[in-house]
Amino acid sequence: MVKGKLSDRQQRMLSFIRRFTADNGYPPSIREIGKAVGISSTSVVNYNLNRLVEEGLLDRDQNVSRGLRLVESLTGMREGRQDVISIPLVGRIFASEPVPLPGTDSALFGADEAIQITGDLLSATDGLFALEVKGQSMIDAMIDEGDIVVMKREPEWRNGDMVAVWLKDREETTLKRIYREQGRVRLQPANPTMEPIYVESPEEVEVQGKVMLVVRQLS
Amino acid sequence: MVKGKLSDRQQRMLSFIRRFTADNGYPPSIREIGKAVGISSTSVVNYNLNRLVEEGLLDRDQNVSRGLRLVESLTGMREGRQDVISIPLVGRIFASEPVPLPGTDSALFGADEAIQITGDLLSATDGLFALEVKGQSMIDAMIDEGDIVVMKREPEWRNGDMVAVWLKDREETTLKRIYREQGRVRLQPANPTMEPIYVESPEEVEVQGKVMLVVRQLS
DNA sequence: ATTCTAGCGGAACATCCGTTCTAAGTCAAG
DNA sequence: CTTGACTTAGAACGGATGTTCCGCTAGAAT
Repeated sequence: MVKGKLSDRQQRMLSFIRRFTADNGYPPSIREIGKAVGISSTSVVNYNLNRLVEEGLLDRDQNVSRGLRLVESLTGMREGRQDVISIPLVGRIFASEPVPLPGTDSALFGADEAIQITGDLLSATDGLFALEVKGQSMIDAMIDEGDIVVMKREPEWRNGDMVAVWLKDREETTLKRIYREQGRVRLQPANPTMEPIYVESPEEVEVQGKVMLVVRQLS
Repeated sequence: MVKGKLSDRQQRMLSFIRRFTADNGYPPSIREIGKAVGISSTSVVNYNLNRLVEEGLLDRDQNVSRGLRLVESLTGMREGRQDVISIPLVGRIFASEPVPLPGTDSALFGADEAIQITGDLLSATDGLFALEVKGQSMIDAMIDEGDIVVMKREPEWRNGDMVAVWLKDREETTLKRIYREQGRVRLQPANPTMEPIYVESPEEVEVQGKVMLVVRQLS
């Protein structure tokens, strides 16, 4: 038999094994496979199972009932499975209100909504929460309405961090890059065509979180 | 028996079932469980399995060899573990060049780089590829340098889709929302302060993909 | 002390299940 | 046509497996 060529029966066997295992939590027996794909003889099922093993699509354990597993489920384990971080979607972010921070309890359990993010997109895993941007007040940060902003609760910040700040005197929340400059604080919009905001007293800015990720879903 | 109280044996049974199933791809038999946790009698294993079913920790199928599954593996499927899609990162997108499209073969295997995205962020799973944005030529689409754009290879488009288009006369690639208007095509920037581009002949625009997702990683 | 219940151990049983053997059908190559 | 490899079908065998029944022990409740 030419490698890679599967008979119709063998393909049906594979998909039946896949579905059965997913449905029941354990693989089918030889006779269950036979009944599903229309083979009366257990030896024929056994014969085709060994073919699939030769093709490298199946693993079998001898003399063990239901002792088979799809190879794809193994490889899928190793390469496909990424660590997925569940981030609570705690609210919306307006320009006119401070950032809704997650309560310490609600962040752990019972978050009404959450988004799933793979770990390779994030450099941190703790203290994360997500906000949906309402309104177009963040366009100077190149963030559109509907974007999802993943933030990290962190009191300290470094020059160049993109942070959500509450400007006490203006009563306004913005997302800006923040820089400490001789006694004053510079808030630099991401859009280079826009002018920075200078705050003379660091007490006037309240850093509410550090922006880690921005996700925009379209269509 | 008080609900929630598990004997030492039952806890060992649970963890053995968990490990055995993960290792072998199928659940253990009653006698295998008994040998693992030190129970000589199959009836005692059976007895404790039924206890675990009463506790809601296990599901059993009657008269089926290895006919058991952990409840946690079911709930874990539904809420915790998300399907992760691997998207090949095929290149960079400039304003001055057409979009580098994935070769039909390289898209399947051997992608040098790839990003992992959870399925809940995407409405499609096929024909996806990712590009890194170089330069700040896409700021009118509110896309910054370094952003990652996930696109779907699709010849057809509908009004309002955000697409990557190659403008033949300008020799330029842009990301715009596209609309068909009586005989001409309107390309609308995402930034509302910017003016749309009108193309009189649909042959002048070459839609190279539909933007599905934009991801911006910070710090 | 007696009763009751939960838990354990052993054995037997019917069935399920994987394996093996024999026979026959199919189809292309010689 | 004959041959040989591949596939299928059926039957039988032995081991594996889930189930059931009986007896026993320990501890709590009566």
